[in-house]
Amino acid sequence: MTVTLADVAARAGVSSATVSRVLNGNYPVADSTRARVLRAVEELEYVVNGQARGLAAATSDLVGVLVNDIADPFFGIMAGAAQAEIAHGSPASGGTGGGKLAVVCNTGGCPKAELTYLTLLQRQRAAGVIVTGGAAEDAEHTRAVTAKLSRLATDGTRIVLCGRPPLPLDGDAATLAFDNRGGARRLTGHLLELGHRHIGYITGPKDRSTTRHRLEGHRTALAEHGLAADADRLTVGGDYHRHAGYQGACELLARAPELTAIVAANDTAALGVCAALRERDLRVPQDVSVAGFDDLPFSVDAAPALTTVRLPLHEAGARAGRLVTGREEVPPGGIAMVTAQLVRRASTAPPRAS
Amino acid sequence: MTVTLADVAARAGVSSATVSRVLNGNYPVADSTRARVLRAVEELEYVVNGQARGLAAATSDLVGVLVNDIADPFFGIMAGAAQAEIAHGSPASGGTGGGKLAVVCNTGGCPKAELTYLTLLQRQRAAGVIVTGGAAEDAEHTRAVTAKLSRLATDGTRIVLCGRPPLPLDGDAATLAFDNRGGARRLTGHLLELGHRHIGYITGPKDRSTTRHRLEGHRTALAEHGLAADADRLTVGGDYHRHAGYQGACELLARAPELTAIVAANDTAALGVCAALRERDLRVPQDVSVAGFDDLPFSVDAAPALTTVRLPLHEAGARAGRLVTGREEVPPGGIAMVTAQLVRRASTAPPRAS
DNA sequence: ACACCCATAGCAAGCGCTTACTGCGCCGCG
DNA sequence: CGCGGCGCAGTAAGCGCTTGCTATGGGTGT
Repeated sequence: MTVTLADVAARAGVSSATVSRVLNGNYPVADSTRARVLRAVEELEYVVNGQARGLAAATSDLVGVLVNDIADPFFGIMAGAAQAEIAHGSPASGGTGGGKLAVVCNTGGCPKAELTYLTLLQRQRAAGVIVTGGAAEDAEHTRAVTAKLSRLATDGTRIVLCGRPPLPLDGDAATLAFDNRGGARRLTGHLLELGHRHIGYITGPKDRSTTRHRLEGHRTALAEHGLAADADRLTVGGDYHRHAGYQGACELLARAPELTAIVAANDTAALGVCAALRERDLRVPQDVSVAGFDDLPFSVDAAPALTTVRLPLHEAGARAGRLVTGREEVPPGGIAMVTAQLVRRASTAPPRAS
Repeated sequence: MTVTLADVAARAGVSSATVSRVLNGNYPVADSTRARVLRAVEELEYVVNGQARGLAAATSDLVGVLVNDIADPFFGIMAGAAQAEIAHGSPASGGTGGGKLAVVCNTGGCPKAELTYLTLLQRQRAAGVIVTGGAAEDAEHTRAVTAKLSRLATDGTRIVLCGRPPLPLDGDAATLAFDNRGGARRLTGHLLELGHRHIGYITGPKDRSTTRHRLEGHRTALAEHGLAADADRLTVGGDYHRHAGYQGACELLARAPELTAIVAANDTAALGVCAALRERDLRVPQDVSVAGFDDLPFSVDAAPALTTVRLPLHEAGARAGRLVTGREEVPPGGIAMVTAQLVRRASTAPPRAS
């Protein structure tokens, strides 16, 4: 039924060892022999059995990419960039094309699913794992994930944390930490400089590291201007989805009509905020300024174009891909900070004179 | 270094065959023995080697999910639903948790990448493959993909086409065909019934089956009202992205100021259309009606809420997941039509009296 | 002419697991 | 009291591939 190495060997009149060596190109083989083998491979449409190869060579060409929400472009962009980088691999002399297979796993932000996927990847003896996005902030879960990743690392799986706080792992791992705190602080700082004094904030999901960091940055900026007191009242919970922005804006407006600006924890929610404001005939930015976070592709194109904080998602994903395949050196200390850059656009302006 | 079956066996004082049987639970094992084995598994933190198991049992727990654009929620939703269904699997008596590993592969709509991923999956002897989204319409490529999928199917890999036209495969495959044509026809029909006579259309990417089908549906509706003549002038090319909608709207407005409605090939582009109209101080729907396709989550929440065609993406993805894992019967004939339902919302209204 | 060496190719031992098939007590029944 | 049968556990033969080591044969150096 399925063609094996031995079939190819027979057809080419050589031993299976020779075929293997031709395919892997790591051992001298006479040109004439190589040609004969390659022809046999062609004719038989041979495709190597990855499981057998993995078993024998104790390697694997699977790389796992864990994401919190595959339907969110934030993750889609990173995952896509990482996958492209991972699939690229070396040109591969052989016949079947090189590169590794990136496995995008959707945890849905659920800690248990995260652990399950990690185990599944461990089963497959994955060559590497990239974990993207904010971590659930739960002591028990953090311990479990740390243990699992440590185990993977010591077993030789490369670990890359992308957009997530570093973890004290046994083996060595690389972390691309996003400067959520700094970005959020600059963003709110920008609003404060414009003269806003009543700024609402819509957070991400509870107990997620990104949520906390962004909120902390926001609070820091407020504190620097002596505005910490009112912060709690002007903060409402959300979950990064558009609807949360919509609802959050309604809630904030009800709570504090004096509001002149709303910051959402991400761009998607910010769009929801804009929708809510439009519905109330409040103009952006004349009546209320709005700001987001992430600088997703649609943000520049929104009406008005969204002031936000750019996270170089594509680059970060690509870099994570290179790190996990060993094509890029791990940064000293294992941690690299990914900068978050303030992008001022049309959705923010000085508050209306009141 | 890494723990093997034999290690567990030694620790439990049994043979490795017994351990295997405990883990797979398909052979009688005395309770006392089972308990001892499970304890050893715990203590040693044993995790089965998927490659070895796959090799020995000629099975695999990988399922590939090919998507055209992982950053697009259209695919994200389907992939997420499919993955959840695939990972679920049987409760798995054993220790390490059951279910299969769904591999989301991002082809970027590139035919070559599609083939590459298919080969990679073939290498891993994937248990199944779900191919989502429109197919590239190129004879050569269609031939190649058909051949590859046929090969996979005869080798025992389950094939599911989701949102893509059926293919004449050797083995048996299931197809979930989206009624793009019918949906588009009803959508444009709705606009025509409202009284619109000058309707612009912004297409998806060239040479993609979904693009063609949706456009055909649109044209059919026009023809039914004797409006086919002007269709070419009122059609501009796009690529499903927001920016294409923005640009397309500008182009259409320039070409045909008499326009009273614009249909975009998907919701994302429709949002771009709205942005362009707003920028020109054209009100939606009073001045120009706008319609999209897909009914992505943000569409209901846009301002104004978007009239569109709902594709049950989540359900379809989940069903594809069940089909590919054999948990659902393949429909008679191998093909099931997924209905596309018109959703009338605030972005469409009768044209302004002129 | 002889010992050697290098370039190739083959041999065979696994990699870690599954699964026939065999083995071994112990029961019930004639 | 003996025999078939049953319930478990062990033996061992691979699954398809990689790779260290061995074998061969022609070219070199002296």
